[in-house]
Amino acid sequence: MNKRPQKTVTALDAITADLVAVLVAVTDGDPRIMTIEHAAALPSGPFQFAHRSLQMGLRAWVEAQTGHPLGYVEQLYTFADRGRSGDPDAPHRISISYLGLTREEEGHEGADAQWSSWYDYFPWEDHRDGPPAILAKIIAPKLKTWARAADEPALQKGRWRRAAITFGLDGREWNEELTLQRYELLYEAALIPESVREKGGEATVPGRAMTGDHRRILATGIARLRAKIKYRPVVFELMPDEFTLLQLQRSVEALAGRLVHKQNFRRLIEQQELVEETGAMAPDTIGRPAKLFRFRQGVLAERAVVGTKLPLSRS
Amino acid sequence: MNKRPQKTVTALDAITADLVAVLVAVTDGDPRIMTIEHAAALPSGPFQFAHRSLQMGLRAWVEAQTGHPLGYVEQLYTFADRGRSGDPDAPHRISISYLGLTREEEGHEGADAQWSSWYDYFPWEDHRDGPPAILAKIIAPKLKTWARAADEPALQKGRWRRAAITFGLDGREWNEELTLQRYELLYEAALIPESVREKGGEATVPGRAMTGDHRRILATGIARLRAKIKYRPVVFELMPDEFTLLQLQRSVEALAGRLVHKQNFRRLIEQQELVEETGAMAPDTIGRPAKLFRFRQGVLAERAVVGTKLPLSRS
DNA sequence: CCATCTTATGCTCACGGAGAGTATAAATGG
DNA sequence: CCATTTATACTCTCCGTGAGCATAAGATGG
Repeated sequence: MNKRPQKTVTALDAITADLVAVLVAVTDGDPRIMTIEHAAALPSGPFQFAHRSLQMGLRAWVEAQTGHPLGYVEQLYTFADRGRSGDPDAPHRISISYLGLTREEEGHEGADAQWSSWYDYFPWEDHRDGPPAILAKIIAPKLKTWARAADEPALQKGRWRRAAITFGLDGREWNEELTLQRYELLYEAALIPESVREKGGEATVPGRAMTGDHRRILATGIARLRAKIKYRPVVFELMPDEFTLLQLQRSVEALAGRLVHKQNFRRLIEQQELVEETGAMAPDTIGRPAKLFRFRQGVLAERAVVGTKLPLSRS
Repeated sequence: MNKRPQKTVTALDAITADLVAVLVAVTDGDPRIMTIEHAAALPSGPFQFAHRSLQMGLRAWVEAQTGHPLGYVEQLYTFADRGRSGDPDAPHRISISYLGLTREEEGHEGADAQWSSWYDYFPWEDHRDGPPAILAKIIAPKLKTWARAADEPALQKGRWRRAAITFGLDGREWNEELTLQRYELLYEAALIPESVREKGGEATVPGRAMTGDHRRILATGIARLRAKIKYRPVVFELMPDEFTLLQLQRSVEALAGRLVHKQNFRRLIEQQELVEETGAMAPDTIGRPAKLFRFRQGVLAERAVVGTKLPLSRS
């Protein structure tokens, strides 16, 4: 690996590169992702070297698809593990995954493309109405069984400990950022279709599966986004031009999968001068009318670098 | 991009994949990185599909080179921008970069490999003795000149604002995590050899350059590591089995490039039960002898997931 | 033996932010 | 007029963090 010979590409080490995109929008308090193949896969395709960079290529493609500019884009992870496709003779595939934030627009879906709630794929991730029932009723018992199935008592303890930490069991706190770790635990415990395909076992935990490792990529994207909204002003990429503070709060809650203390939320937003009043009031509201706000583009230059704060606590 | 045709690899879209590694160790309060080619490049080489995953391949290679197990490994970024190599007909190259933490060992360097201080490449990043002189004497004036060279007053302001934010000028606070942004700003301002190669101009800011975009990758690794040590117990991967709290503190300071309040540092370390006393005292010390500690392996399982806290403030 | 230097270690204090609760205002629909 | 819903303003407590002071335990040099 020390030298860098200019290797010629032979059939033996043929490589193809894929892009896989986790495109997120929030509509009516629902976090949505762009899917294809009847909601069973993330949009993906062969990598085009036509553009100046990976990001540019992704941008162009998404804008053509959704008719909306792609706001924030971030690289997630590059997968190149052997045996990701079943065929051992297939050319090696490197998948480069991206997270992108947009807004959902009517009538712009491609023939094959549609928006789906990300909680369809991860029903245990939505704690906005408290811990979902599947957690205590289905997931926790199955994980307990899995833990008990380990050979040694030490291993059993370790397994259960891991389960308890990631899923907030045994009175531990739920940590919404551990989406990927939770998915990987379920995979390891052979409780989801993806791992049953490889390991055998019964897939019994609710939640829609995806092609290949797309659901893992989605979990990576969710985890990254949940971490990011707390210290970078990225939520605004998902909002319409004008919005009320409650709408903003609902979007944050939709992404985080948990509720937020309203007064504290507003305090933080306003004291950081992230938004400014438009002067108008929101139409068609129940209750006291809310002021409309818009994002202060000015802060982008500074805050995109330096950071921001969002509260994320319980109800 | 919707469909995923199994493309055959032709000369037109031939792709090669590279691994580039940022291998970090800390020796005597100096953050070191593994380099090759007379300290002008990061270790890199063609990607081997022989291993089960990218990480495994990297691990095996590094352990052979350094004779030491590679502790923490993390993927950094995948570069695939067109025109990264000068030759337009060269096969497209995808570079997957990794951050790895080890310990420096005598006599295990390969023929071409050596350890170098990362501050040789980024002298402006070391604020342990206060802001380095080059900042005020060289970098700030040059950035000011660059800002003034913009066409419009608004652009000029924007440029200077960015410079001030990233480099902590105009009385702003220094943020050690902005290593990458600082590098990119210098690149954009054509103040370093790498950008002069492309854009022309005079490279006048001190700091050793590297082949290709290796210094950018190094900056990415430093930024990532500086962010990581604050909330994950990764410093311990860089420590010997037994160490004093001051040695631990010096390592953190070496990485962060800034000093830490000693009492607070110890308070945090101890209250989190990250370490345990070995019972022995450190040999060959000046002043009051210090207890030796070792990392509590037990916390790894939990804290690697949930997190940790390190203070990082001024002296 | 004492003064001084160096590092280790224990303790206290003030400030600010985060979490959470209370109270009031402004609208709507019966 | 009242119940309901949302908006908005204050307040209070707790705790983490930054920072300083004081003391302990060694070594060294006069």
